[in-house]
Amino acid sequence: MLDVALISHLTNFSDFSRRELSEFIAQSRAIRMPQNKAFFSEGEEAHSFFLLLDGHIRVVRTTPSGEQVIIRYISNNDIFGIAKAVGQVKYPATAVAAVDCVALAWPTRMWEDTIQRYPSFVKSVNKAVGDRLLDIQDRVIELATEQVEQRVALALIKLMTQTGKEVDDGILIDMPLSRQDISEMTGTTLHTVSRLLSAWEQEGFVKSSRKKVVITNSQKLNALCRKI
Amino acid sequence: MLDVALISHLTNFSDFSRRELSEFIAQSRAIRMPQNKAFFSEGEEAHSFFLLLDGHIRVVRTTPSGEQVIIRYISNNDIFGIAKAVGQVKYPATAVAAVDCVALAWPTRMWEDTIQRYPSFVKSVNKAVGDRLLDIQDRVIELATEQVEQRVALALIKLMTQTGKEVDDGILIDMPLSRQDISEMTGTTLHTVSRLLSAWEQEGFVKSSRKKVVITNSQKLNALCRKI
DNA sequence: TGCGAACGTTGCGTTTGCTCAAATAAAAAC
DNA sequence: GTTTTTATTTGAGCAAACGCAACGTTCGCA
Repeated sequence: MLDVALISHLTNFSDFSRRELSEFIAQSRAIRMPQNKAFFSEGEEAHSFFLLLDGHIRVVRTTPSGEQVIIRYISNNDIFGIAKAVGQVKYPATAVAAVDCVALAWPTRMWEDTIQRYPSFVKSVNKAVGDRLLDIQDRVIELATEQVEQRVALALIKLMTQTGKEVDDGILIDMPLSRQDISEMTGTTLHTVSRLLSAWEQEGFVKSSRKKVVITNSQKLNALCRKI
Repeated sequence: MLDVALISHLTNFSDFSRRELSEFIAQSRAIRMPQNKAFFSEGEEAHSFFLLLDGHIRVVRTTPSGEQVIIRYISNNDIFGIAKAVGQVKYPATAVAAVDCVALAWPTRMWEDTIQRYPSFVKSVNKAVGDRLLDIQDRVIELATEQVEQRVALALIKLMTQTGKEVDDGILIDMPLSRQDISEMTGTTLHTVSRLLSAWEQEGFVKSSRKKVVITNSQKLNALCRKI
């Protein structure tokens, strides 16, 4: 059984009374998702919406020709799978656990009821949608106007902000992240990403190894982005 | 004064009673926006939300270095300026009249009230947000995985579907559309767009002149996109 | 502990699409 | 009707980034 205290501090639930919260949580079920398994897949009927309690999720779409594009990463305390909230019947993308994850899931058929009973939650969901819309607009602008080097630098900075963890020699992006992953976020190839990371390691502001990136000097990385 | 009949057939208002509709419309004011003037600008406080009755709108964002990116075009009977519905305080982009436009505007402060009184309208707004989220995801995928030629072809097809008008020799994109506009939609340069349009005109499936594009053979244009 | 698979690196040739530049054409302004 | 502005076309050279290919490294697992 889940402790309400675990969740009560989240901004999504700031307007909930203790009783509403435990009531709402009682309607969910906890899900444990092992690494590299999908919570749901593109095109599937949107049966549930989720709250990520622990882990990181990769939101991915696949092109007709089989290439993958990473739309975004979802981290702790984020809502996801909220297709129904924006009038969609199917999930528009696949949500893969980047590490072992824990989440709460509510059946989508509860959504109408949720609108009635927990308007503040709905508002926070709408806010999340708006933030994602802004975020993905930024991605379009980056892809349309900036060079690969800037795009990769920006992607690392975003991940650093989102999932960064202080370690001895800088800030670690705290999840497995391959060259290929980075290339799928930035619309380039793993080769180019590898070359960039090597060059940056030479210049001494990034350290990377297998599925691991540490930013040792974020100012320098930032400086790269503004070189427009 | 606006005739309710003008609007009652729109899907946004399908659940409205005649009385609700005229009441809702009474709270709006009609706006006439001359070509190339902005309804609102990026960063401005979101004072109003709108329904476009006639015309075409270009939604644009400007990069720090002054380049413009066209996020989307808005056409007849579309809602826009709905920042508040997704928890945003400021408009995230600039909305410019691509031609002389007519729209209805409601003050944003009415939004809370609207949620209470016209939930079906709110639902249609959310649906619009979802559709745009999907649309812009598609843009990201295109920019990340496809070549310029495909992207330009896809952009023309989308515009054709959205604003196409049958004419003698094919389907006209029924608004002023320069090479530069197309390049700002697809993340390329006006030069490359010009070269592509010239080549396509040679091959005989597009006719273009100053700020005007006619697709004379949409199958052939479609075929270009699938060349992946 | 050794094997295979997954991940990462790097060199080389090629190509796409950009930049720069100049000419032309069409519309708008006077 | 002439001038000015704005839009378009086209050529030539060049650079960013890709594709290919080969090799090196790390990890998991038997």
